Amino acid sequence: MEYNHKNIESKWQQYWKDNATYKTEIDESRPKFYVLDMFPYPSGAGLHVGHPLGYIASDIYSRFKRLQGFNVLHPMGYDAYGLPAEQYAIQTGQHPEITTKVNIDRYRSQLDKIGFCYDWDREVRTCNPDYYKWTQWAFIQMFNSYYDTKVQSARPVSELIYHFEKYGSKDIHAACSKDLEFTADEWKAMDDKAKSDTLMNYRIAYLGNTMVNWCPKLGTVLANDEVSEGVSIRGGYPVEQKLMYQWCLRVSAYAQRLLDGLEKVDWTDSLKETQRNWIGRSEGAEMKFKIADSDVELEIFTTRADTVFGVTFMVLAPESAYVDMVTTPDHKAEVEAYIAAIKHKTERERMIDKKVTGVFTGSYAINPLTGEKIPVWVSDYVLAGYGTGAIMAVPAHDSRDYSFARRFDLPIIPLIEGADVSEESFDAKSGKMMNSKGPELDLNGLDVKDAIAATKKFISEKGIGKVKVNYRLRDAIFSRQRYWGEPFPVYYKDGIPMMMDESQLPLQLPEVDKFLPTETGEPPLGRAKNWKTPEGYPIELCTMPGFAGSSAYYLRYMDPKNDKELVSKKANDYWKNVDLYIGGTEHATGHLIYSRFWNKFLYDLGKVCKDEPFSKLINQGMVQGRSNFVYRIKDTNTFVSYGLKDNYDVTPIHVDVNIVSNDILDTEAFRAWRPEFKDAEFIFENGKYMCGWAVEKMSKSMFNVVNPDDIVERYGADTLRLYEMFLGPLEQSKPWDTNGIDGVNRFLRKLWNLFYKGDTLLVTDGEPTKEELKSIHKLIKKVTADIENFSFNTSISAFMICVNELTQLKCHNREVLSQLVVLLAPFAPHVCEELWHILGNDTTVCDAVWPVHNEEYLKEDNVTYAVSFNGKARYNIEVPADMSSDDVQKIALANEAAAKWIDGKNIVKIIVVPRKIVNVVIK
RNA sequence: GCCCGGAUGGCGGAAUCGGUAGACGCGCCGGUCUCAAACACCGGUGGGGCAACCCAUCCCGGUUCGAUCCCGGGUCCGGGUACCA
Repeated sequence: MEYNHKNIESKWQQYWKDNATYKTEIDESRPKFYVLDMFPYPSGAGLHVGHPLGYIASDIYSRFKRLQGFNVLHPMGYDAYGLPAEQYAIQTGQHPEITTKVNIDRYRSQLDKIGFCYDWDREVRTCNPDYYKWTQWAFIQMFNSYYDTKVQSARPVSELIYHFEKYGSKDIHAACSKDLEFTADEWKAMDDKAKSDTLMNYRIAYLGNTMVNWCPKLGTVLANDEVSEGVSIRGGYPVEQKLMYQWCLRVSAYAQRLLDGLEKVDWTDSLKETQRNWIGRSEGAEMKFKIADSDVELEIFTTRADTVFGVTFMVLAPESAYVDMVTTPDHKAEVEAYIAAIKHKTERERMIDKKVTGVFTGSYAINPLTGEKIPVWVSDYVLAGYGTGAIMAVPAHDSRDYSFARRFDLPIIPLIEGADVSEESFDAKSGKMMNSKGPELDLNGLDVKDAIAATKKFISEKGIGKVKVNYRLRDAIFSRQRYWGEPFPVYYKDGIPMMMDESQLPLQLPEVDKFLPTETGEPPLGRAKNWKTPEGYPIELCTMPGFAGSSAYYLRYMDPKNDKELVSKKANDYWKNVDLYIGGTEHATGHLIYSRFWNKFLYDLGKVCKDEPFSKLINQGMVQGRSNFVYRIKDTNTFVSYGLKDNYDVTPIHVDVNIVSNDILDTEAFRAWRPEFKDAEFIFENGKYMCGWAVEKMSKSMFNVVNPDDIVERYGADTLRLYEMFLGPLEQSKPWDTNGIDGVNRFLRKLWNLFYKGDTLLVTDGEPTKEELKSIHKLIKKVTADIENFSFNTSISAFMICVNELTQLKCHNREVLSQLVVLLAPFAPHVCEELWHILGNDTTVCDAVWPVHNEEYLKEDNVTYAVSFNGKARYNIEVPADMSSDDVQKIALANEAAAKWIDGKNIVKIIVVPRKIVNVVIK
């Protein structure tokens, strides 16, 4: 019997399906293990060979854990809402639901060919009403909650209302958009609209007037993580800042817990660091500066309280509410002109244009420590969205303030001894203070750190300011002016937003005639007929963003068919949270922040038992493409082989990698590839046309896309799985290069040859030999450790070594081969299933038991020590493995003569390091 | 600018504890089989040298008997992020 991947793979895939081999149920008698892949957005292009990399890794780990006796939950689903389906719908009129379904079916058939052990009964799709019911449900819970900063937990808004009725806003500790003050009587006197507006200031899901990233081209608002360098991540269209009334999630309330939680999870340091930067905790002080001849006080945030003596001007963000308050009548025109000019620019233009601009308001602030009058300016280098939108400028010790001071000729006062500020500012937080003595506070001579502490203490005591922690993390903007997303379960009663009753969920996405905004500029849902409650109230027209559906999907897999709850207590208590999460690093500041926030919120509500959703996280690297080139001689239709191209004036042209093998071009296929190459001539080297190559992104336009279906067809899924893992370390980005795939395919055939020679079954019974035991136990040890470390590439090397050794030993022993098959089953499940049955087992290999190695078999009889002189190895000595270091040393000493022979020098000392080297020092 | 990675043969990459650098695979070279080719199998393969040996893990320096590994300085490449006060 020959190794025939096609028969084997289709046979076992069918068997697993028919027998529901991978169906998972709660089983209290076994420990659970939850392995999760980041679910894909099913794009129209289908899977390329890079997509399954992480899925193969998680599949190997799942199968491994299962063989070790764990009850493994390993589900898959689809992140089905997204822009491409909607854009396609706009162009073609095709309903995104149809496009999405077609794409999902394509993905599923591609995934099935690779032989994953997903429990497909648990599949979720974010666009299914049974699923998004729970997204809407969570939103209602957030609307009905506020964040209590004292107990650091979400609490019902009803508690807040109770407090307002008794005490007004006095002594509340709730995360809010702005500090409000009102009495119980004032609260009671408010009408429904005013009460609603007041509560919005505290709700976790709230409607707020915020600066948003508006993308005119996409016609929607985008979250911070959906924008990079001033353009949208999807499509790369310019984004501008715009004040809009939008639904938001008060993610910022959870900033500290999101930061603290990172200590508890097993993620890579770089990913944790990315999240820490994104959350951006900074400790500083908030300080008040009075405006001269006015009641206005400017509140600013600084991390350098120590530098107050060096403040020579103040700067306001153009969007700051302070601007109107402080601008004097004679400067009004100038300030307004400046702000108008700034508003005109897009975010991208503001970034590219690094020119220092600004305008004087005409007002002066009073330095609270010196009493000096300092001018107040407006400039776009101060951001409205961070801190208070106003800063104290210390040009000597902040580079941005420095360039501003230089541009407008404002004074620069150095505050740190020895700092030269004639050319640039001294930004470092170190050194001894000078020029820092006021009527009541003297910082001179103090170290910067101590000066910061002293100033904080002083300003707190004097009521000038207070210690404050600021976070860079913004609230998430939750409205999208699009069709293809979850509708908000919100209606408006006399302009007041109201939540639908949970019994009315899911609120299903309505049909529309077109997927474009209405003529009056309303979102596409404005086109829906009867988009009203039964009572006739209008329903919210925006839909939720992409991250809404992906924020809690891992919980739904635990209990996907439950129509009473997102997840039952029983299921959540058993499966708890994700033990291993595998996905790309591109979600570091998006999905992985939102998911953690969402989970913590549900944790506060008592709906889930773990406050972190993903215990361990692995980021698989990107698989890049390996493009091939042919070289056309200019102005001809003649192509010259790679090695000879330098002799001609040539243009490199991308050529489809699928008509190139080992960099050798299939010239006939090339002529047939495109009409313009029909009559192509070639200049060969050694009778072949060699192509050049380069590593680039895998994309259609580079003609370097490799489809996993083609690999499976030609070599089989097991070869694909092994080769994907063999390419290199999982977490590293690497180019796909089909050239090496024969090596792993050859390995599988060698494995097969241990079982069969022609049609003769070679398997023998009896005791394995010592060498055979050693070989297989070495493998057990190595593979077990490698899988735990996700070093799949090196474990495949170990398999190759072992199979080579067993071939050399002519080992066909049933016991040894059985263990080998179990070890390899996570990597190459189909062929191992076949071999497992050939070995006479009637259960599936998935139900086998992972072998444990025995150190006894691994012991060496003899150990080789290198005897070295001054660290340079001269000769080896072989001694019994159990010989002591002292004895080895004696043997080395006995070679003193040899030492003398080397350089005629004397031995000073001999160092014996266990296991490897005996080193002799000579003089 | 700041933060985080990385640099090892012709190529992908090993060396998981500071101990004979280059496992395993690809490619290449030689051989067996074949009329021949492909496949398969066997052997060789970092560079230099007839050889003993010498030189090699981005560069410079340090610690150590011994450094791909630890420390200091630098170069280059990749990723993240940015007027965040």
